[in-house]
Amino acid sequence: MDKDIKKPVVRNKEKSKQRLLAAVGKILKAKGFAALKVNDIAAVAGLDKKLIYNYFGGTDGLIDEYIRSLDFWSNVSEDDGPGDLSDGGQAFTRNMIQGQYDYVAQNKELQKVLLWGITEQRKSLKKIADEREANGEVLMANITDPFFEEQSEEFRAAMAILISGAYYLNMYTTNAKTFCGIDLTQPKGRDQIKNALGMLVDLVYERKRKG
Amino acid sequence: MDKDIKKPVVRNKEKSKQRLLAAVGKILKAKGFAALKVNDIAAVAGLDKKLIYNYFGGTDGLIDEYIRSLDFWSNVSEDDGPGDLSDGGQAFTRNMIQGQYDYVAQNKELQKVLLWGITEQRKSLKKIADEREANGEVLMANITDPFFEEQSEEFRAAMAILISGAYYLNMYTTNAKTFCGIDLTQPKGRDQIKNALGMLVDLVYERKRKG
DNA sequence: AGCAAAACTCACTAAAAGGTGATCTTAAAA
DNA sequence: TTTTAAGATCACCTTTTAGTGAGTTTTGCT
Repeated sequence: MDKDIKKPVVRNKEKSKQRLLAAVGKILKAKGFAALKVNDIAAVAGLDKKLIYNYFGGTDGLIDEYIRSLDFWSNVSEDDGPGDLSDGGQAFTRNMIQGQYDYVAQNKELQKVLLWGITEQRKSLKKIADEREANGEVLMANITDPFFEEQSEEFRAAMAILISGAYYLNMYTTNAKTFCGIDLTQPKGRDQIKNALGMLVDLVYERKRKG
Repeated sequence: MDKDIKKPVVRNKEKSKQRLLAAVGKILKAKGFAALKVNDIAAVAGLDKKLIYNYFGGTDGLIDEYIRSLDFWSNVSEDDGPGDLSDGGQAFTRNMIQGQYDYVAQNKELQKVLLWGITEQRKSLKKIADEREANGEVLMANITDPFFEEQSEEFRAAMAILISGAYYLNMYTTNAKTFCGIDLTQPKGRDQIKNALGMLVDLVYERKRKG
């Protein structure tokens, strides 16, 4: 026999777990981590909250598993695989930073997680930060450190500032418009930031070349 | 028995309002804005929560009044009154940015308010951001714009990035240690960031001079 | 002192949020 | 088909947090 026509209710543990995890992402994107309450998560998933306790041991377990499922950085090192590095990674670095600025802008989930990470102490969030560190470490150790030599720590500090700035300006835009008189909600303003990011990278590279 | 065991319970509306406002600050610094609950605020102030409703109309009113009472930026434009500006404000800008980095690091309250501002939509928080904008506008319009001329928007974008970076790195340090391999909890790492901030400012100025 | 008003506390209700034992439902094994 | 155990829901309880009516204490005035 084939399938019964009625029964839209599928009973499947894995599916249900996925629905709960998806509900966490949905709420996070829409309302932020402060809105992640058991009752609401269950309601959004269309399931009973008891399942959150059965399958994840509680909201914390569910949230941790959700965070563990995220993978924001894996693409960074592979996506734009370093092409021509004869410039010491200058073009690569410039593209990477400008790309991050756009990527964060477009990825609400990442914005919330970044914000979450500086707001709350949580092992699984720490792990995400560590992963990003490890990811960046590979790039810097292999590409930029060799170029900057004794200035490599100065370069890293500059990168820390630029990346942080890109993060903050994107988060800032959620509730406000202008920063230093630049309208971050407009394409023009955003382009100005991107150009400035590129300019600052270039200046640091030029500085090294000119000694 | 000792007579001064009795509590000198002074009934004074103004004093009580100040105690409630102070309690908000205390909790904010210690636990962040998410911990600002009526019951806790009243407990920390050592007063009944009813007074929060009587004097401020509720927690929101109290918090708004607290935020309005803050004044992080007034000193910026006056404290280090621009001295020698023959360099187009280069030394002033460098000191200002490095000073901000230290100021935010040492001012937990400001850190929490900055975080709050990018987390939650709230009129009184918006006002603080606007005040900072207005403050910066004066400095840039009078000091740096005239120097950078047609490049003034590029300069402003660069400043936005540097200041944002200084903010983010300080907030980041609350829950994490390293960023781009730099240990932000150590004096050495913090100095590297400060030096990089100064270097980036200098590079942008040099770029303008060299055309 | 006596009194009224202001300052303040207390005890309570309500609502939101977290958590769980008992029970129903269904897929699939026997 | 019957059985049964996993999947899911329900009803109910606890804890936390917000909010308030009514009463108590202190202050200032006469």
